[in-house]
Amino acid sequence: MVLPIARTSLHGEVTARLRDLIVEGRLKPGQRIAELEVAKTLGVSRTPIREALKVLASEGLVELLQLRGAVVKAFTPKDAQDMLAMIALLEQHAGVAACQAGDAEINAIIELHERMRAHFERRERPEYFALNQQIHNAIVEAAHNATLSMLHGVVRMRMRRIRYIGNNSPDNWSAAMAEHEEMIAALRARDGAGLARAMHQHLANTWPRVAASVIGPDGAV
Amino acid sequence: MVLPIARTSLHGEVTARLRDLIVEGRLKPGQRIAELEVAKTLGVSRTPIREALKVLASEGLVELLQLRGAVVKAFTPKDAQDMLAMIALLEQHAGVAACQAGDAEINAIIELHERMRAHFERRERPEYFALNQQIHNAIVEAAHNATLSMLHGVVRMRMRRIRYIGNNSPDNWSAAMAEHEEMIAALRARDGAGLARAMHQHLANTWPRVAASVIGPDGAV
DNA sequence: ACCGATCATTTGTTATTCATAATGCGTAAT
DNA sequence: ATTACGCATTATGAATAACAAATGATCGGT
Repeated sequence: MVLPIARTSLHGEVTARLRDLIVEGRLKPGQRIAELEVAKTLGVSRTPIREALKVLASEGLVELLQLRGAVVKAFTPKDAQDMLAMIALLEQHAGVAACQAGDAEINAIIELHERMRAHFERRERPEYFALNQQIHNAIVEAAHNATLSMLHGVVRMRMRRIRYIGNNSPDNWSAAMAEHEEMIAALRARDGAGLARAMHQHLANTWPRVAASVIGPDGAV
Repeated sequence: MVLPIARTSLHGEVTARLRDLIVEGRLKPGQRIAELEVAKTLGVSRTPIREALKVLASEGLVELLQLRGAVVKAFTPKDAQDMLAMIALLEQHAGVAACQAGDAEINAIIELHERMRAHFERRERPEYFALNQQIHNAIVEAAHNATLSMLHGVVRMRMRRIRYIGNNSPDNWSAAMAEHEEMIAALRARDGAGLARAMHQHLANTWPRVAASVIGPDGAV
């Protein structure tokens, strides 16, 4: 199979780069993003940067201030909890729908799960987390609802900064793994209600797990 | 109360104007949006228009084509159904949460409902629809979850084009009104489960109501 | 130390320019 | 007549220069 030539636009590139900087915490909440500075470091003109900042603002990652440029948005703990509640709502719905998906799709998810368990047993955190995210996304995709995928993506994007930090926290790893086992068992049995219940429980447990490690001294995350 | 002077940014203004043109159908699905043309008619330079188009693209109202500018996005009937399903999911969740809201907020919603009924009885469609939207939004706001409000807003924005067309359709108006009565009764009784059920039913009935009038000859909406 | 005026910087915006790619059209070839 | 090719036109993506307005900082006066 021949891949099409990657047609890249500069503003898209800049958007992605800035997004990563924010998500990875190299641009911190409340920090100002100066156009000229970014322009110099990325070696592009102000134009694509301004376009990128507008997009990031509509994604909710930065806030555009009156003639004072963009600052990285800060979330309160309640914001984070509200976002988690939305992820739970969307993924529960996705879970029910995903049980109607074809065998190939379901088996692919199960396979991701097996690989994740292998990393869990070897205590390989980064690999575990990467697969964890993939599994959640795969379940959403299996619902075959483009709007659902989009909404889920929007919230995940905003939460990624938090989850990124949370990745290093000494949370209750074994319990999380057990919850995943339950989810996959329900999915394998095409038990929509059971999957929804398991996912809800799993996500309800997520906040206590990450809360301690993400709340800063000022109460923001 | 003194309103602050509206500090308007040009790109924000352009974004809103283009959004309205799309939502109201004056820019039709598939239609190309030429920068120079818009620049001339709105009397601004290309820069804020380019910024606006990027934002509208991230909102999913337009699609950015490789060196061929922006076109208004077309939805398939399945897209529309998927969006409605997401609205239903979000509003159900909002309904349950809204039952925890304070009396003042609940009473305000009930009052909107009474006004809507008055317009229904006088067969005043535009006023009825405006209040209808307000009620749905008020319930979502009463859930006090900023992320929920944002997600709901995103989907509503995309659907508004469809609902705008649907407004003129001779749907089953009385049934819709009856469903609203049921919703408000549940809300008044703080019956979260009942409200969720009523809202789900109401939104499940929405698609058949508007489907006939929004599906174009090519199957797109 | 406090206060106000001035100045530098940054943003919002327009205008101009250039490279590149897509489109339309005319002409040539079959 | 139909197809194919090449060329001119046009629009977009991007850079740059320029300017007004507003903010924040500096500096000087009290």
